[in-house]
Amino acid sequence: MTSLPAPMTTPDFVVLGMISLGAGTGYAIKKRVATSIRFFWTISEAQIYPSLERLERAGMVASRLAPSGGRRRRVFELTAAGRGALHDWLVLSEPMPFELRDVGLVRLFFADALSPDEARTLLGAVRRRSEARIAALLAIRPAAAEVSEGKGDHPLLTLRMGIAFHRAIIEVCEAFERETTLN
Amino acid sequence: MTSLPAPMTTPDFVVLGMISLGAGTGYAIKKRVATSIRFFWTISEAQIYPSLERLERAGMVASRLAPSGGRRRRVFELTAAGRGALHDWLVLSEPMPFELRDVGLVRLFFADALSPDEARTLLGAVRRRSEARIAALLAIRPAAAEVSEGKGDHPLLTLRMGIAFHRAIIEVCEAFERETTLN
DNA sequence: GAAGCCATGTAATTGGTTACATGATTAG
DNA sequence: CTAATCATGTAACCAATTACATGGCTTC
Repeated sequence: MTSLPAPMTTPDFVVLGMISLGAGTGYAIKKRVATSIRFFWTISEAQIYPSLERLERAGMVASRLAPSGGRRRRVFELTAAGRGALHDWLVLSEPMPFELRDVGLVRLFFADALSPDEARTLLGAVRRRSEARIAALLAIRPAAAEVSEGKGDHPLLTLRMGIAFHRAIIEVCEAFERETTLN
Repeated sequence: MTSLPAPMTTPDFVVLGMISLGAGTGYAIKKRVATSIRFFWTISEAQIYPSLERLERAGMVASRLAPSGGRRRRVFELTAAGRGALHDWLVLSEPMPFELRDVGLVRLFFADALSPDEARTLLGAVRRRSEARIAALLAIRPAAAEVSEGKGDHPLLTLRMGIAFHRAIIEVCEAFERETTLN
């Protein structure tokens, strides 16, 4: 119930959320992120472990030592307070920043400085990049389906969104390619 | 011709690219970014002015003092070396990181922890956010069209992409809403 | 017995933002 | 005359990443 000295940040809620999907180690959280939300949120070990510590001090998670053999191991699970805090954050009506940093689009924006041929090459690179991304998203689909066994399919929903917007990029690339080669 | 002591970063190429669209002040670069690429790349004054200085030392841009009244003013323009460096960067075959950070999708990912009603509210918020983004993109369309007068329409292309992928998100939202309210 | 994975953590650095400081000009 | 916009810069701070350090267990 104790509140954090500093207000909780988004990365804190990400680790809280990952633990809400099932108890696990810091390492497991990292792996879960890599097979789920990594396409719209990343987090590094150097954030996870300190965050876990803060969350425990705040009573949001509880840990127990569960060494496997001689290997140090700490398993975290959600507390009632943690569940409540996560819920409150999820329903919080607050602007949700959508931040994109894409050098591909930046280059494309300046592509009028290129010859038609070079510009077409660049466009192709952007298109293929999205194709590769879709392939990577399809590859993690099984993991997403597994995480939401029975109790909902929001992990699959976010996966669909990732696929949908890369498909949208591909379609615009193809349309533009047709338009420019036509004349 | 002198090369930068440190290798050029993406923000450096962004200011170089903005100058390639026409000479201007640091302040003008900031404004151009705000009415063009800000949806997939941001840059702050604290980056622009030092970057401009570095670019000039490297011979990529040249500045002349052009005070307007008693107001200090420095106008930068592209040099031949700058044009070459920009071109080389644009055709560079190198991975182009696409980085998205979206707390909206993060929340949606964890939305199985919510009641169906709460989850629907969250989904609506995500949808409306993309609708607002499309409106903002349509608002800067005139500025984008102006920038690429005659010599190409890549600025409009990147604008189309922004619109397309927010449309894709909206479509997935609507489809999911239908699916979940149906049963 | 080597490579790779499980696991936990810290230190140093980076890349970037916010806030500040300053001041002239123009539009209402 | 006041607010907004044009314009240039710096200092302090912060979030986050990379790299490092350590070590046991598992699989080939």
